[in-house]
Amino acid sequence: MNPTSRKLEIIAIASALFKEKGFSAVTMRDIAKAMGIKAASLYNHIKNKEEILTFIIISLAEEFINGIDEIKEENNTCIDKLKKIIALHVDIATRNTDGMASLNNDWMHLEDQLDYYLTLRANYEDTFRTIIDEGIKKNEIKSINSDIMLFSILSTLRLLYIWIPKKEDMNSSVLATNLSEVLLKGINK
Amino acid sequence: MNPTSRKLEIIAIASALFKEKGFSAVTMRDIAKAMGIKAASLYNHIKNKEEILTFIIISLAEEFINGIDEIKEENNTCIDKLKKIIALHVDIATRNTDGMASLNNDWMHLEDQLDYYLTLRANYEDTFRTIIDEGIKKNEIKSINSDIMLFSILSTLRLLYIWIPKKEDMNSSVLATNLSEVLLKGINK
DNA sequence: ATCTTAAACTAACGTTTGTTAGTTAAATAA
DNA sequence: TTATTTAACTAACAAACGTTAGTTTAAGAT
Repeated sequence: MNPTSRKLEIIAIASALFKEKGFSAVTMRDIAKAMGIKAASLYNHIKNKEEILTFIIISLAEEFINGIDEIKEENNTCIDKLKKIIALHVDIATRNTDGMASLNNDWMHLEDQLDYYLTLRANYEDTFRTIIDEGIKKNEIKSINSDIMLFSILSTLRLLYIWIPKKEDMNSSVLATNLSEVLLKGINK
Repeated sequence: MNPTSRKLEIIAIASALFKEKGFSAVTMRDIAKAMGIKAASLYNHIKNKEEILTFIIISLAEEFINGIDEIKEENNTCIDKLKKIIALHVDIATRNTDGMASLNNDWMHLEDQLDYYLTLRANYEDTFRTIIDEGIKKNEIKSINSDIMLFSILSTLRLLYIWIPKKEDMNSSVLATNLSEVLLKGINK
């Protein structure tokens, strides 16, 4: 914990490489080269390759769980809660586009912290689904299988990291607003 | 071309392993072990590791492009065309769940056929966007940034492969119908 | 009975992998 | 000034990697 700035530099550069080629295809020598040092020198700052991945994924997963836990408790309509969740994803994905790739694609290469990650993810999805189910009960949301709605919305939010860098001109809050419109009210006129 | 059944067995088993751990983390010895043979024996049937990945990805990509090209030409409303695209994704993802993982996550490890794949993908997305734009022009679809709508729908369709195996009880056409409802008309009542 | 083919095998290759050990050079603290 | 810390280095390791070469075995065709 409390990582030095040099360690954070390594993690940032590794994140970018992991996004391009995936965790398994990136070597310690690749990371070192991108840092302008030798592979062995990395070990002055990090324990091993897995620690890099763990840091990237767990810190993001905790950001999500903290975000949704806060939203859940608010005194708000379910639709407004969903809008806040959408804004949460846009915000995190904008600030850490590279890390989101590892979160999505390389979580299965976690070792020590795999169970912890899976717990966080399950909790996140449960909270998300609960908010949808509440919306159905309160007649704010259509009475369709809530798994389908959860899956549909969450899929879009999960892949934001691919799309955001292609649209750097687009403002974060405009994106969140438009996305809410599309995800909640559909595209059909 | 015209692969033998033994070759197709290898590809099917490799697809499942690639889905679990990603292309780069799966070794030829992993594939061989899952087949019950030695790694060297694989080379009686396939040229090399990359050929397996290429076959998985390119045949899927061609299925998608052929599907959307047919839908595009039909004499139909744009909304109905979108419904057919959704059904196309559900159908392909149901029949080849494993391969979809490689298509989504490992296309960057293609070598000889990378450019061809990228062309297919760009064409697919262009056709998809053209259908949305036409829907806007004909007043069937809301006048929001069509990129956002494309991204939103396509993200959900791309991750179907993760979700389908968890819901094996759900009928394909019921799924396609419900998904159309959610994606096109939203969840808000 | 002989030939051919399909599909497995063993053994080995040259590389690349993550990582460790020990050293050096420069900056900072005592 | 001396001691400590930080962050780089070189050299090397054992294991794992994709792949090749050559061989064996069994089934089917001539």
